[in-house]
Amino acid sequence: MQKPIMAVTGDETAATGDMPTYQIPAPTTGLPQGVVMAASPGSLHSPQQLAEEATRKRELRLMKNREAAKECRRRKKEYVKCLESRVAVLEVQNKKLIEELETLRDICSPKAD
DNA sequence: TCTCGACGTCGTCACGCTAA
DNA sequence: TTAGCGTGACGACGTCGAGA
Repeated sequence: MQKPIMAVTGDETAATGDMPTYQIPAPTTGLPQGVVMAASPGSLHSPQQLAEEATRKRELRLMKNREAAKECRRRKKEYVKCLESRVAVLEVQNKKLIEELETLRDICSPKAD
C-alpha cells in the first residue's frame, strides 16, 4: 500500500503569515495510564529480550502517535473554528464599510438638480 | 427494510523538521 | 546523525438520510 507523493505545503502559515500553525497553548502532554517506562537498555541481551523491547517501543510509539493525532485534530478543529469566526467578523466589518462608503457618496456627490 | 453514498472519526504509516 | 514530534494521507468503520 504505497502512498502517492505527499504534498506537504505548510500552507497554514504561508497564506497569511499572521496565524501560525494551530498555535494554541497545548495541554500538558501526560502519557495515558498504563505507559511503562523502558527498562535500562544495558539489561537487555537475549534475542527474546531484544524482541520484547522492540515490541514495547513500538507500542509506546503507537500510543504516543495516537494521542498526538488526537491532539493534532483537536487543534486543527479549533483553528478552523477560529478562522470561521474571523470570517464572520470580517464580513460584518466589510458590510459596515460598504454602508459607510455609500453614506459618504451620498453626502459628497453633487446634487442632480 | 435494505442499500447506497456522504460524512465524520480513529488508528496507523510515512515523511519533514528540529533539538540534542 | 538520530530520536522524537507534528501532521498529511490512507483505509476501516460507524452513522445518517434519501431513495427503491
